[in-house]
Amino acid sequence: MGSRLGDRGTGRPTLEAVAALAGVGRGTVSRVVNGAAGVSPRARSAVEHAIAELGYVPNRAARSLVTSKADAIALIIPETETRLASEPFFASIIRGVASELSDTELQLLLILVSTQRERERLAGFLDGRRVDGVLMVSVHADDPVAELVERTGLPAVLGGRRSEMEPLNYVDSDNLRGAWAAVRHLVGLGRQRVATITGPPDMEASGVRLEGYRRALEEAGLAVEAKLIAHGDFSEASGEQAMAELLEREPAVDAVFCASDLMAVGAMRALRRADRRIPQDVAVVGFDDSPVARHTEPPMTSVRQPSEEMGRAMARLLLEDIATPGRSHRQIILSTELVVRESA
Amino acid sequence: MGSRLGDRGTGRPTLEAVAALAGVGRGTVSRVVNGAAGVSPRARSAVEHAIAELGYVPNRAARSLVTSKADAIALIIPETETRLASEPFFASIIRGVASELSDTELQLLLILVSTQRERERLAGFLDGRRVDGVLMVSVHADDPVAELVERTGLPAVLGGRRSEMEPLNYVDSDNLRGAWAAVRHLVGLGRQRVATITGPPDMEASGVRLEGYRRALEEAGLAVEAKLIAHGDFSEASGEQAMAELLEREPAVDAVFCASDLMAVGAMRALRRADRRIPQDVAVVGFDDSPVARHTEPPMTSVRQPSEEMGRAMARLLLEDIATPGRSHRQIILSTELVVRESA
DNA sequence: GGCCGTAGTGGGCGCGCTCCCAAATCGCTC
DNA sequence: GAGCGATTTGGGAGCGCGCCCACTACGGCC
Repeated sequence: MGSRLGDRGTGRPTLEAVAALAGVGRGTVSRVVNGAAGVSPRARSAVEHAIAELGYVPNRAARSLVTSKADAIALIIPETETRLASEPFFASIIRGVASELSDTELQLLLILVSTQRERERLAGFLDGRRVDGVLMVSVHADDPVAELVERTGLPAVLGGRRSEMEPLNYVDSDNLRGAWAAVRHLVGLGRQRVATITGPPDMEASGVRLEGYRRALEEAGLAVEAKLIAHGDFSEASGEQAMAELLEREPAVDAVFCASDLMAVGAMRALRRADRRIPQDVAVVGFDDSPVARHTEPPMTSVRQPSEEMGRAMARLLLEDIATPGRSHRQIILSTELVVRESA
Repeated sequence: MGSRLGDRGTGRPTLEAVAALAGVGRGTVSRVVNGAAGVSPRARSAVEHAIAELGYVPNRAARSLVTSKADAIALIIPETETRLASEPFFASIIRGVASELSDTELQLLLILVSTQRERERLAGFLDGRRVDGVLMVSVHADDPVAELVERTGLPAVLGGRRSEMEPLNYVDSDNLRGAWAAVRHLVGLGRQRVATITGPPDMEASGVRLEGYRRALEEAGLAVEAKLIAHGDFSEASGEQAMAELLEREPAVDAVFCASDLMAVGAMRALRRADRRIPQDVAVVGFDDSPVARHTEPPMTSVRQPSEEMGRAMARLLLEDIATPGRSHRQIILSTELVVRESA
């Protein structure tokens, strides 16, 4: 019996059904739906009514098939350790990205990659051009995922960079100035033996923060001593361990700049165990200004990174890159800010 | 000039190109790709070689168009306030979901909904059947988003429930027993004036946790007094405020069970301001066992929810529901566990 | 030797859409 | 009133794939 036009498959109305109801051709409906020019007001209105009446929603797969655009971007999080859980940093990034995308037709795909298998799946996924662009955070220097992304030639934006010559577009925070400001603050407090706990050596941010530390000391006329530098991996445990080492190597240490809040938390724990008062005996500054910084005892002075803004900027950059593929290589550096609380 | 088969659009090989190279028909290639039976070893091997040589990856849009499946599920987070940022709970859920999906062909779409506009977009999105199923967390009793999802008839699983008669499938943690265990612990410590700070009244979990509090008190032969019950909204600020009220209404309070860690943090702050020692004067228990619980001073006793496992269970349930749509209404309750630290 | 399975195979059809071109219509000008 | 460009319109073609049906081969059976 008279099965109406476009009423075959899922029962959802098609372009054709709308066209029939509006008494126009498919082309016209398509033009209206896509906001293209060259449609008479009469036709447009007829189509709009038909769309409303039928509750028409374009089929994305069909559109995608012909335009060969995916209408989606991926946010890749290389989920080493259990960082996603403990790093509100990522959550903020996600927020920023999502908010920037919200008046776009683009979908946000979240892709967590930790195992080798997942990496391979990601490769197939990108090769299949299932997304129009890629956002990636927490990249290490020789990150295989980043290299994978680079190979695909897809528009991509990194949060953070792998080196000073990062070939991909990226958004980063001003780690140098942030670290510098933190250490300068410590020096300004009259501290003489200022130590630092760095991040993982294969991350650019670690090196840059260390450099900021160096410069601030040099400017203050203080020596940069190897025994005042300990290495961590951004985790709480590594911070505790590193602080213990520092105390052993230089008992007279009176301040420490940690390249992450989590490490600062660990450091504070080590200090407490060693019966040092914070900040009287040892002043502590962290980096990230994550929520945990407000809850330490005493509340932690930390370098704020505008993480949500970072997410937004990343999304913006990617959008531009997708729109104008030939576009030149770009980067954005967001400024940081020292939030002074009671630990230093 | 001889433009090779399937070499028109994006330059990526198509089924047809693979078929040509392997010297078979499209149907056979399709069968191999989809692991269907009824392909001779000879043909299969030829096709596999051709696929490898060409680096063929199926075009998802085309497949999607004909199967009318989206190959994706959505994780919807109604992002009231700035909870995503501060709630590692969500991050764990995401982790769990992603890990459960990782050996599936399904994509995870993250959808944050806060404004009315975004809600409308979501409606169109779901109506467009752009996903095969929906996961949703943090649902309030009269959540318009949940109702929207319910209307679409899409397979859906909630994290938490809206009422005891939740019509949608859901995964929840055992709030009743969790709260009960917490309060029982406080009573076991000899506390006589045990207060509670509840979550937002329009969330089922709040009511259930309060009920757990009630039962534990009753079992201990203690009266449940209105002045010992204050209401918050899970946020830190609300916890601080509620604790202040409690202290005013009943200065003799010697313990407080908070329905979230964040509120417990706020409560601890209020207690400190009122010069009460924790736990000597007032014992404090939180709920969630979020990372922040380990960093309070003193470290907080809290009820652990298996949030990552919740995410996994949600995904599992949804997968089943997608596979077998007629399936009956199901729910999973995950058990909680009291983690005793120093605050109680 | 003819007949009927059964496993394997090829390819037409259509999913819903955008692209594009030819056709229709309109409004002016001379 | 004819002519011409500009605007608007309809609909064919084809995106890459899964579904399905017709067809071929190959045995084994009576």
